Amino acid sequence: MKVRTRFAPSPTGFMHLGGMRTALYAYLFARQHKGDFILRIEDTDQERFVEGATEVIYSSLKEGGMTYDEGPDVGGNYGPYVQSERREIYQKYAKELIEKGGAYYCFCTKERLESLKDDMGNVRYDKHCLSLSKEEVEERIKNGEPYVIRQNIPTVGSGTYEDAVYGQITVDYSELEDNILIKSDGMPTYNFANVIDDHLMGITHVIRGTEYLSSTPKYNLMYDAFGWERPVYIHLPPIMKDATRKLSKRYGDANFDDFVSKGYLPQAIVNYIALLGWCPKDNSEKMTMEEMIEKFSLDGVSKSPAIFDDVKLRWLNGEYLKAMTDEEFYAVAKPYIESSKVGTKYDNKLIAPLLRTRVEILSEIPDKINFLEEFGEYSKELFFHKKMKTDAELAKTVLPMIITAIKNVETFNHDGIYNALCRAAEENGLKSGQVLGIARVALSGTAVTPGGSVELAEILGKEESLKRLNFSLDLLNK
RNA sequence: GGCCUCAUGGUCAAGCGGUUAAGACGUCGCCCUCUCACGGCGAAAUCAGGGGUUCGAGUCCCCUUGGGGCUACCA
Repeated sequence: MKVRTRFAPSPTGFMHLGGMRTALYAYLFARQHKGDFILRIEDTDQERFVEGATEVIYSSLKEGGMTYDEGPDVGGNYGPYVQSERREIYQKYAKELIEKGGAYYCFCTKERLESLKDDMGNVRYDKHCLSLSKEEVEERIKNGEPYVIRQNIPTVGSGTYEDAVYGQITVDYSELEDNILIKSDGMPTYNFANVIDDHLMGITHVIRGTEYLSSTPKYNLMYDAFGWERPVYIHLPPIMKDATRKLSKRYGDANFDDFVSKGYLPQAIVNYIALLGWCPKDNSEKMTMEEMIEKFSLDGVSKSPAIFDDVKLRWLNGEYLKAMTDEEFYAVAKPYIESSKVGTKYDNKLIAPLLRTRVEILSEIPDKINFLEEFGEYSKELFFHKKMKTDAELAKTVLPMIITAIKNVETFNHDGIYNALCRAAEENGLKSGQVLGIARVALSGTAVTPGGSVELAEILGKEESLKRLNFSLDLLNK
């Protein structure tokens, strides 16, 4: 049988990283088995409707490299793929389930339910309406009385199933409640819609978070009542913000988009979240989507929660950056360079390569290069370097030679500048490092720069370089 | 509270009865070096606690402790 998995988010307006990972595993599993990956929108809670939220889901999956074979925007043979458009389907199956004794109408009011609260504040429905006669039910519906449809859970016995990652799970039916399947507005709840849709859409492997681990026996009861084959269940441990808090939008910054806009590469984010809760057999860390598809396996999926570590994400993102060619890096770095104080004043293609091994996320770029436009008064102490045996005094005597050397460079490029400075050092009995170091400080006026004096001079150009070198010489002579 | 479930360094984790308990991030040190990065080398750091089972337990069982989940007309 062809493997079919689905990702079924509710459109909240965000693509949460936890959801992103669930989608990823479902995608990897489907692709590995040459199966189908389906996107279904679970928007049965109309109070939580958010404008444009489905677009966020589409674009995030696309950016993350997870293409779905069927979905609201791509079609398919099992549609519609939006639950709010499947209302009639649920109604039909709900009635069928009632016929089969797996569900029943309930007219209980909020007040009555409230009176059922126990000392813990929990409501445990007492199956009050289960005993209503068919005639009475029809009568009350005809009278326009509001009602819901509840699942009829056995009072005795227990449900057992085999989860692909957690193993055998057994829950006593007495622990389960007669949940509402169809709300009074006619819409189904997750408890009902997921079962109906997963079956109707031919889902063979249900991949979702552990929050459903202990309620799955309820769903199996429905599969069994309908005479449908139960899917394989694959529950996933949560991603945590820290030891006690789940990573969630409540604490902010847990959305895919947020990370992308902070300068993380989509591939790096996807690669990193893949590692939270799954470890490939060969312990690979940096992997392409193709490699992940090949290596994915359920016995490598962890059972325990994983804490999201943005330090490691940064590292991985940096690895992706370092693996880029100069052209590729320039393409992603360009907007960040242009948004810095440097803007487009210099040749940004010269600046970009200096940044590649020096930033882990793109948003660090402006801070790294703003000094190019902040040249001015600085401390002479910057010329002091113990190991190179340089200080302000030496700089004062060397700078004029540097100025002359720079002035005489004919082709003002990396090699031309480098050769000129080295020659100047040699001719004056100095180590090239001493001259280069002094030049670097004199050109930048800062202690730390991405790249050395040669790169800086090339970026600044001959004219600006000479201007700065002379400024520095004046500073030293003060 | 009840039920389900999880537990190896600070973090992600390998391990699936016999290992000097991998690897990665981070941290620290050294090397390279015109600064900072990159790169290279090295170090410190883990089996939550207690009982069993076994010749032998991080690995199996039980309890304790701690964490997460469910207990909605949310998913």
